[in-house]
Amino acid sequence: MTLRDVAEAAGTSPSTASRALAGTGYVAEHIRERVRAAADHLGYVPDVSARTLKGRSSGVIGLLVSDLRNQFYAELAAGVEHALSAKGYQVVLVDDHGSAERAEGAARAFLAMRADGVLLAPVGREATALLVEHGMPVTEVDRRSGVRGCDVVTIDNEAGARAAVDHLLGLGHRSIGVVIDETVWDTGRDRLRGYRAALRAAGLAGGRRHVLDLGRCDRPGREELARFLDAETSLTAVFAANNVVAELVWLELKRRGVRVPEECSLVSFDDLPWMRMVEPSVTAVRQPVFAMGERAAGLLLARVRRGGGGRSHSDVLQPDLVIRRSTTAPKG
Amino acid sequence: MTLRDVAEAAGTSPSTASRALAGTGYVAEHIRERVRAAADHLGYVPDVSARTLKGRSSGVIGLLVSDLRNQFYAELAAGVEHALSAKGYQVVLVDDHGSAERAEGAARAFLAMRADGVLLAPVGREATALLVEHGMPVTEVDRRSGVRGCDVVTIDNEAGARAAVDHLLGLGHRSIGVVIDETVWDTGRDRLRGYRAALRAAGLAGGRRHVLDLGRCDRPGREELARFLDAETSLTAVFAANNVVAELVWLELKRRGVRVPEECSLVSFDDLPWMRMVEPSVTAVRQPVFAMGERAAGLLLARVRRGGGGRSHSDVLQPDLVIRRSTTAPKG
DNA sequence: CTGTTAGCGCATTCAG
DNA sequence: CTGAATGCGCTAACAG
Repeated sequence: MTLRDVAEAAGTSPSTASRALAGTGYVAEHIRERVRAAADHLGYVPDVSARTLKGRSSGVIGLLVSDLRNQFYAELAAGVEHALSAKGYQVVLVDDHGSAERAEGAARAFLAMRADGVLLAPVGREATALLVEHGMPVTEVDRRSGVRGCDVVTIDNEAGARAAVDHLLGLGHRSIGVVIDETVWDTGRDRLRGYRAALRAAGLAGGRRHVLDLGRCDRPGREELARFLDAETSLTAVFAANNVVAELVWLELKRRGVRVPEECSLVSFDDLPWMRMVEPSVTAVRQPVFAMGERAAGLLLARVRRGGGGRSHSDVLQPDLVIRRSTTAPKG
Repeated sequence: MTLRDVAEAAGTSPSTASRALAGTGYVAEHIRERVRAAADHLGYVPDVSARTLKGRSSGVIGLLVSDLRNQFYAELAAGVEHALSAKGYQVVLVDDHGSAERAEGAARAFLAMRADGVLLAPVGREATALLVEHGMPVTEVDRRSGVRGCDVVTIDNEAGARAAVDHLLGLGHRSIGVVIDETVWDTGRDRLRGYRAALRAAGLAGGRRHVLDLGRCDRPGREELARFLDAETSLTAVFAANNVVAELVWLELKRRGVRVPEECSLVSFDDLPWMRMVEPSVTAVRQPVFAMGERAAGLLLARVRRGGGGRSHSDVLQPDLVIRRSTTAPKG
């Protein structure tokens, strides 16, 4: 079922059929009708490979995320998908499960497919570097690898973390722990920085910092967290730096029978549906995740349209703090 | 940057370079080395369009889901992605947002890309029919459109629903409501059927059935639910037919200050993380979602390998009931 | 073992 | 307005 078959059925040449279907160039109206009818009748579907090979765009945009099961990324992907499919692009999704090798493999696959552009929210900078070197239009989301020549859409992580910790400070907390699972990339680093900046501004610069960095280990971390909580008996509040650790902390506090917020306040960076369903509901830094995906898609398409070049655009979206019932003044 | 450039750099012909890189056919070892070195040096990435056009496989599998933001589908997609990327396939993901037109558009796009196969978990049968007609290997997941010539992987929805309702009956409930948002496709229909079968088996055949079908409207449904609960004052338990309505019901019960499970028991079909975090934790029918995705991917690849033909395979996975604290005997 | 030839399906010249 | 010719990048025959 090729264009040739359609042309034959319509009694024209392939080139006329091509023009008729593409709507470019001159074709007599009645011929166009006939070609369309034939295509329809035969169930003709154009071959994108041939079209792409011919030099036209592939119509695909690559999207790389590090964990689709994390609602944050699922929502991000949904935002991206929403924006791109509205423009007629196909999204090729890859989940690298936090592995830099897989990320690089995905990058190579995107190059091989001659994707029109790529959106990245992975770990590591190799993938970004590889793509940019090859002249692929790239927009990073939620992370900034530092590679030049690509756009970036991020959340103001430092401001968000600072707002969270300021909130706790304002309630009177002086011994605030932070639990985080990564301080290697800018996302985690900035959140930690925000935490520190807030403490410093409150004159707690010389005071102790209570930081638990679980590292990007796979799931568990529960034991480390348990040890941390055992050791840090003075804590009256915990700042969880993302939804994964927030869940971990929440479960552990519950397991221990620690009453929230009476005995320990909790703030999460990243707001998920469960946080307003549990008792007490969880105070959280809300990020415009879906919008971030849409925005990144928009920036990428702009870059694609201008041929991949041009100044790097950097968008920093502002999160906001949603105060719920997991935070209150420390007792005593 | 084409194969030709690599060949020139290595001082051979394109076909030799092709063989060297593909590892097929005879090539002298030292030539192979040289070609590889050249390809590596130049950062050569083969063009899949050309390869696909030439008749070889495109290496892409289409995946169509109806709502990525629903954790059920996100998890399903993760399972699919996991299985397929392990086999070297690229997953093209489309979210149809429950729209049959978008689903059909996606199907057409998959055909246009000459996808090697397609996994479908959408609404409607048009997409399936279109793909199958065109000879595309198809496996349906979580739904059975009834179109012949494709594989299906589903959950035993009737058994799951029945287990849920039997559990409630066993606790002594006699007035059990069901809230569902779709009874048009087999998934919802079978769950409703399971509900009815359980009641019938308990000798409540003549009794009243308390069914609220919200229909696949967009989000809200809250008012309809409120009216339903206002009207059905005799209910001592509610069976929510999927995670979306479970959330809706849970929130509404909470809003009304109805104590669960003392005043009203709740069971959900589909278990999500929040269900074990809320108070009381929610009794739920757990589905092996990730595994379902992997299994569907496996069936599809088997079909792809045998050229798309062969008997239709149908896999029905068994769910299991996880009893938590949202269900108890009715008071009185 | 290697190079030459040909063609996948399409869109684009360029003549008619 | 239409059709014949060309080539995108690659690989499978085939002939050296």
